[in-house]
This record gives sequence, structure tokens and C-alpha cells, in this order.
Amino acid sequence: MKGIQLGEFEEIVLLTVGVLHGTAYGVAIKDEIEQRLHREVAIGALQVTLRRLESKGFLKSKQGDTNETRRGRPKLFFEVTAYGKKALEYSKESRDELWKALPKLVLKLK
Amino acid sequence: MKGIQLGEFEEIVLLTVGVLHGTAYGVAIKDEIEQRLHREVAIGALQVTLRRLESKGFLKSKQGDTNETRRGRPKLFFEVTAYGKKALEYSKESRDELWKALPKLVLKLK
DNA sequence: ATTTTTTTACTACAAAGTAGTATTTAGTCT
DNA sequence: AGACTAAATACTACTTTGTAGTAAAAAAAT
Repeated sequence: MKGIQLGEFEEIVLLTVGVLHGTAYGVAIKDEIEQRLHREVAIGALQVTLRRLESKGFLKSKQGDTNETRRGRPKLFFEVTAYGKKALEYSKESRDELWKALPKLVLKLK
Repeated sequence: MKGIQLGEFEEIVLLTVGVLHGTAYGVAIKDEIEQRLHREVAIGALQVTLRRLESKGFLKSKQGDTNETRRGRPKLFFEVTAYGKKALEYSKESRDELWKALPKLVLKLK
């Protein structure tokens, strides 16, 4: 997919980083998606997607506090970039436009 | 992507078939997407996507009137199935849920 | 020192997206 | 009739996204 378009899962991940503003790292994002969308997220799938979104400029990352007393690798926090916001807006507008045009008879929006 | 989830383009195509209710065939769908979303659609890409949506049960097709005086292959009209509607609703709800949760500060929805 | 927990990284494969070309069908033109 | 053109769908090959599984890192707990 070239350009600004986001894949299905990419969009969900990007939105969730926004929802968690400031506290978005791998595991938190996974949990948030699972809770809100009642859908299993494989952590590997998520990590790959985060990195892809970053390399395309939709996300930026920053390592968390390493003085934190906690096991595990340092957390990597993600944040939506201005370009990422643009991509989200584009995808929202595309869909809203089509839903608006949908004859009620055909797809009864409940 | 397993289950009911739709890819980005798949969703747009499925919605557009709904928008065109009754008159949705390849070229008409292409034109409709291009007009509404100001985005080029390669007809080959569209045909492949229509067939995939059909084979997954989101769309069904029916050959158009062959007595029509018109050149070209008979048109293939598409229609969204009940299962297709369910997929669209699922994807709308997922996104609406996340957009709703998005702190206004982070992503100013205009 | 070894184990356990929390987390990110890597790798390989499946599904979806895209473009280009081919084929079918039938009207139009000479 | 034969060649040409137009309107469609079909096929094929390739790229990008999605997913799962496994490995590795870091540091506390034992």
C-alpha cells in the first residue's frame, strides 16, 4: 500500500497509541486493543506493526525511564506523529463519506 | 487476515457496492470510488478484490442482462451479503469505539 | 548462580493490495 | 465480410500487510 493509507490492523494500532497518549508501549497497547475490541492480539504481530508504522513516519518512539525498578527490557513508548494524524484523518474521512452515502435501505445502520 | 476483518481497500469496495445498490459492477465501482475519495483505482486491483470478497462470502454476483445492446463482456453486478454487512458493522464499531476514546488534546478531531 | 518475569527483536509464512497484460464480447467502419 | 475499436472481466506476478512462533535482553527474585 503506497501513500498515506493504513492497513486494518495498522489503523487500530495507531488509534490505540493515541488513546493511550503518553503511556503507549507494546504490552499496554496489546491490552488496550484486547479490552476495547474483544480481540486477541499476538504481541509479535503488534511489535512488527509498531516498527513498520514508525519506519513509515506515522509513529515515533522513545525509550522509557531506565532507572525504573522493574524487570524486563526498557519500555519503548510510542507517539503518533503529525503525519500519522493526517493518515488517521484521511482514513476516517474516506469511510465517513461512504457511510454517509449508503442508502439506509441497503445497510440498515443500527 | 482471518475472521471477519476487512482490509483497507476491501472495506472501501464493499461500502461502495452498498452505495451503488443494484448498479454495482466493476467500472461503476471504480468510478464511484475515484469520485468520492479522489483516489485512483486500478481496475485489475478492483476485480481481484471483488472476487476475493465474493469468495469470502461478503459479496455475491449476478450476470447482467445479456440482451443489452452494448459492447464488451456482460456486466457482473455485485451485492453485499448479510455476512458482508456484519463485517462492515464490525469494522465501523471497532473504529468508532477507538475514535470515541481518543483524547481531544492528542488528535484534534476537526 | 539460576530462575522467573517483562519486555522487545527476529524470522518465516499467509493474506491483502496493486499493476500490467490478456481475453472476451460485440458494436462500428470501410 | 474483415479489421478495428470499445467495454468489460480474467489472469498473473509481485509488493506490502498481517500473524504466529520463537529468541533474546534486562533485571528482579529466589
